Amino acid sequence: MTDADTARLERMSGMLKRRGIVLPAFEIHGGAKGFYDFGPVGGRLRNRVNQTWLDHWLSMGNIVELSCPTVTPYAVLEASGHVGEFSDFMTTCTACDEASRADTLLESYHTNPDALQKDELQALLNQSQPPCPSCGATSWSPVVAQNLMFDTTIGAGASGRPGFMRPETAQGMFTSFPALYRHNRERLPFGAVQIGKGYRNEISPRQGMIRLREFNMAELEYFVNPHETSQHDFSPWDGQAISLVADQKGELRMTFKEAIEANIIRHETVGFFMAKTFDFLTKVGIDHQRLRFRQHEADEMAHYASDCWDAEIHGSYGWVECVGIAHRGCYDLEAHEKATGKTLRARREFDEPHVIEIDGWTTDGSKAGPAFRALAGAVKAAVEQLSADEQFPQTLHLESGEQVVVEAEHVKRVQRTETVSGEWYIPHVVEPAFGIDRIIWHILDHAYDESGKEDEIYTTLRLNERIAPVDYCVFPLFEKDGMGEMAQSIHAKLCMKAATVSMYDSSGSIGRRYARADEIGVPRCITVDHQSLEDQTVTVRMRDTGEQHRIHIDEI
RNA sequence: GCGGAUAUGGUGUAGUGGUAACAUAGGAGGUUUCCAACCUCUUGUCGCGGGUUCGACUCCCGCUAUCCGCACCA
Repeated sequence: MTDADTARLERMSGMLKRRGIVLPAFEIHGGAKGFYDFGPVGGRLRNRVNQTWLDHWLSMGNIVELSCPTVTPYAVLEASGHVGEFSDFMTTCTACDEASRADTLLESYHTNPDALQKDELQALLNQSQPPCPSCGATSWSPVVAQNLMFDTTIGAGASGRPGFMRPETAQGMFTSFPALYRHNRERLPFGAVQIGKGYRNEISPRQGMIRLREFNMAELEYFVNPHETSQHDFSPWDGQAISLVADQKGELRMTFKEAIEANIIRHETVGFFMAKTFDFLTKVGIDHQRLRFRQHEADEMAHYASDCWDAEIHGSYGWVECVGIAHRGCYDLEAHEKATGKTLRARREFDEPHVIEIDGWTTDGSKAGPAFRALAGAVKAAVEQLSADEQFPQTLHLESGEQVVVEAEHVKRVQRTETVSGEWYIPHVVEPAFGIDRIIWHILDHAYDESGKEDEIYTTLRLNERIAPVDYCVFPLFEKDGMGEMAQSIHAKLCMKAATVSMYDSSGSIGRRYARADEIGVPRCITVDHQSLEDQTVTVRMRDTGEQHRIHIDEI
């Protein structure tokens, strides 16, 4: 970052704080790292970005909105893999109380201690007794998992059970799959979205709003049938070349459709959501020339993902990943299925029913039961594996290693035709996950505009109208002769309108008031002057052009 | 987590072991026929905790936070 960039960043941060857009949380108590407030102006901004995001996806028609708890039981995040994946293993020097990461201590005793499990680390630590980097002692406490998730206890006392603040909103949507499936009349594809807080107890939050401990996430889980090839219409993006940083291929410029045809984007549905993401980001004011998609390299991708792209936005901190779009396969639903024994599947009918001729053997329960007692179940399973031409009696070797002699009276022939019309499968998931705070940061970064001389910088926040926190400022040119009253009544009328925010300002010169409005990105200012009193017209002044036109107050 | 730097009104800065200053912003009033004009009055500051001292915003220690490297980062 150049000195000029740093200076601009400092002026911008100062403005964001001064004008109540984004500011450090709990500051009167000394502040807390990794926590930010959206202030009186920023709160509105955040909400409008969220609303735009929701509308963007809900308009697809097969997507619904959920809201799941942030406090999440241990078992849920154990099933999802977060308990294992988000952990660092720590040990404490009993001599000086200094905590160290166990894998770091053992680096000279093992080629890749990062890959070891907790008990393996414990064994190696006991065996190698590394010295404490702080005091040199070799006496270590037992290894404990320190998780990057905030942990908590659900309930009190002995009945309390462990839980975490969720590190992502996604898991609630996976655990809601049965309700989603039912709601969607058991037809795929469908999606669910959720906006909410996520928590990660980052070791070292940095760079303002880029890495936070509590942050706003907006995630979409889109469930698809992997047996159907998806058909998406890419024509809205024809002619829109996108910057793609592809694995092993470097930076390319092409349309989404071309990238899919060249198999650079490996799944059409992933490509479709990349395109929709492009639309969303530009809709809320991200400069499309400072937006690119970067493909995860094979070793960077989670093991279950088959393709993953980050939308990266360029701003004061360089390229920052703000959206991740991953094809997660059946990983999540399968993981929760395994952990719970519940069915998280969808039904698909075959084009032609599968007709299965069954001709074989099964046991006659009334004879085989008494004969084999505890082994009867295993015998039945073994008999049902036999082909129709087997002869009885015969000796069977069971899986448990035991041998039984099966007589003819223990078995009976099974001959029937089964028609299987379909099957239950685990849907695949494409997940676009948005970091709202990072996006808002870049919206502000891209909108923050300085003009004028160096000693008198004029600041304008060129926010897109749909996310601007304040829609109108209403000014009386002077607060006399009834102009003040007229402006007040216009302001009051605007405030009554749903989803409209108006501010009234009568202090300072008219130019100063325009400047104040420009600084927080108010798109339109309405001014009441002497002529207004005579003919009920006011001037409307546009933020970006400074142009004014006169309209009747009924047209506002 | 390690190393370095920093912390003074809302914001940006000056300054001192003896009651803290400038600019700007904010409020009230005046003036002004539309882009940070001007005049008067006014509000508000030494991050937190300990120590040294008759006295600490200043010196020392610890903490917290911010910035920059390094490390970490489904």
